[in-house]
Amino acid sequence: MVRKSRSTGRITLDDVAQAAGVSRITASRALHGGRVVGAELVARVQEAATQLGYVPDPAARALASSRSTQVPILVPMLSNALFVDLLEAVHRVLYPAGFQPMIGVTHYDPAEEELLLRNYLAHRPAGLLVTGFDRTEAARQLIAGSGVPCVYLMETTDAPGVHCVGFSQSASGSAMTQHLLDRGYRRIAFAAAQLDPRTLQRAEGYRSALKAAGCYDARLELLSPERSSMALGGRLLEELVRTHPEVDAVFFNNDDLAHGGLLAAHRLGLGVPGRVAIAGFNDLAGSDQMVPALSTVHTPRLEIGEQGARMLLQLMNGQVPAQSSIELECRLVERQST
Amino acid sequence: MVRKSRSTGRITLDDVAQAAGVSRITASRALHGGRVVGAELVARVQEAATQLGYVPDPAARALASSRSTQVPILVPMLSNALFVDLLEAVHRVLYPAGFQPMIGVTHYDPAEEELLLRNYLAHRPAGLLVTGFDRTEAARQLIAGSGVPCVYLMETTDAPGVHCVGFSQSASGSAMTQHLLDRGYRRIAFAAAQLDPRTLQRAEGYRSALKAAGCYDARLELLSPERSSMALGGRLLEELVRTHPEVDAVFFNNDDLAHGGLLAAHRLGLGVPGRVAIAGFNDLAGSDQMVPALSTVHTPRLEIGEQGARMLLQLMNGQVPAQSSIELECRLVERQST
DNA sequence: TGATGATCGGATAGCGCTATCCTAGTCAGG
DNA sequence: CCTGACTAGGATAGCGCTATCCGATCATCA
Repeated sequence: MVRKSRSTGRITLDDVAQAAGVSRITASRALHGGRVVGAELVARVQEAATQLGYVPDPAARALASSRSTQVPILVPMLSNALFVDLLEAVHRVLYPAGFQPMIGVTHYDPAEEELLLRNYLAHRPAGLLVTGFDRTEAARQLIAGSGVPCVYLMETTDAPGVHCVGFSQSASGSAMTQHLLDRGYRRIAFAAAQLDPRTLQRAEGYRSALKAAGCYDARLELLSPERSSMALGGRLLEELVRTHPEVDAVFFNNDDLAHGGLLAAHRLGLGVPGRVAIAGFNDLAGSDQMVPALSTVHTPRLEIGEQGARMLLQLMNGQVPAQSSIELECRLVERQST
Repeated sequence: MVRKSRSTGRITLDDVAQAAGVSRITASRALHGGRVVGAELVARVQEAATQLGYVPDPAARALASSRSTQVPILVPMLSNALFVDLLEAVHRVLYPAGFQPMIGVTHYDPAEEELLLRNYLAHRPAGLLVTGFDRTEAARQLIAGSGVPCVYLMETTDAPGVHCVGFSQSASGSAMTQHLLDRGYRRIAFAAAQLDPRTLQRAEGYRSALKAAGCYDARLELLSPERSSMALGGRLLEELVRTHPEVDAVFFNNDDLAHGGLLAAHRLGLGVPGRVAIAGFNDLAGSDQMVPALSTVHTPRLEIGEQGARMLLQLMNGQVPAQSSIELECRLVERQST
């Protein structure tokens, strides 16, 4: 019943079982549940485990049960504070529930995401969190074929069987554009970088709002494939006011760019919002500190992380979430830059 | 020799071996090395593996060999871009070498770090990367007792047997202070948050430089235990100029605080650097975009990550690194804010 | 020419845990 | 008092891989 003791130094379940005077399998059940064990035995086993400082071997558990406690979460980039917040929220839900979030960074590259997915799925993860819906066909099949519960973050869809938590990128793009229109701006530019799907959806929102108001001018859309940065925001603003001096407002696709744009306006001696209004997106830390404070759209990334993680917890427990698609609201934050 | 085939759908090493017409163990050696296998067999096995889409099971490998390819890397906080850069650099070295960096966030809390360490060490990691030397005694013993190769990042020590890559926090604190002295400032304040050991070492550098110049005034040292943020930087600047109007320069312990301080100076109508000079630390993205551009200390976090990871690779391969302690240089970046 | 290695493939035995089946005991109902 | 349903523990058999020992083959040398 009890395996012969070895001398590796590692404390195994056998050691615990022996100390508690039960079989290995009973010790396993006492510690991890899975089946009812008498209250007294549970206590004895737990006592023995803490006494010996027993730590279960995740590799052995994963191998024997074909599932681990790991939950890969794939995000495009950590230098965007948005995703750091998202990770933090996910972590706060999953970690206390006994799961091990594993951060993967795709660098906005579908091929890299596919590679990561292939690697992480080999670890028999308990669940999976990914960003958006933009991925290779192979990646899609990997996810579907793995049978691992998956929740999609940041964007939403009504497709059946897809679990997602996000917000409407295009609606919030429209909302900010409408805000600028309401303030009387008419020559409203849009400046974006890192043309990922969410950026393009926001651009679409901007476009439709301006078209509805009869103010759309394609030449005021500045889409750069470069990585987003404050420096790039500055360059985009400079280019806009140089080539289109009539611009009276710039809607930057994210706060980093907007910060750079705002500071560039200072350098160029352009009054904000007098000469040119500036708006951002995401409401990152520091946007309220800019001079003038930056108008932006507050995105509910903490809620997305939290609710996405909760939804995944339900799926991992075999439950069916009440809603398979949760669309959260963004909040327009009107400050002094518009 | 070949195990009976099962129907789990998972492609195992047995399947590959069977397809290649060799034994399982030969397939294992052909794919992962460990012992020489004839060139022709290696080719056949690799062919079969790619053909079948074989992905090794990390749990089984870890269990059988008592070591995984995972490398936990523990950092205090992801909202500090410093650590994001560090992670990126580490990743770029370890991932292509076949290791799996696992990010752990300690939130500057030694108790949380200890918990993470306990969990991660149970995964039989191949190596370990941690930040600094400030941890609980239990955490220290966990690291030492695990036998897992460990490299300490950001700080250095001459203690024997300790492998570390970092830079001198106090020397770079002194250097920036000296720069301010050289520029003619005499009432130089120091503003810091998040009083981790590295912050305190930089404060020490500031202190010694000012004492050497005979300008030290303890009342100009503003140390806040709060988390670092732009908003806090603004508050600290306001407090300094209110309570000590004679201040002519503020050395912020990091760029986030400095950005906030700089913008607060704008709001208060204080000329920078005319009324008050402002200096930061780390040279984060955006510091060059501030108006005026921020003088700061460029910290070699990318090099630290890269060299730390390389050192760990050597240790994991059983080699002895040429140096066990690498101290890198910081670079003073003189811009317009001082 | 037989002894001596060196080389390379295979058989066997686990790594530490859990899934699954089995057994002995308990208890209600007819 | 027997039956069936249920409970709580245990024995057995792997999960997919690698460590370790074994044996066959072939070149090398006294």
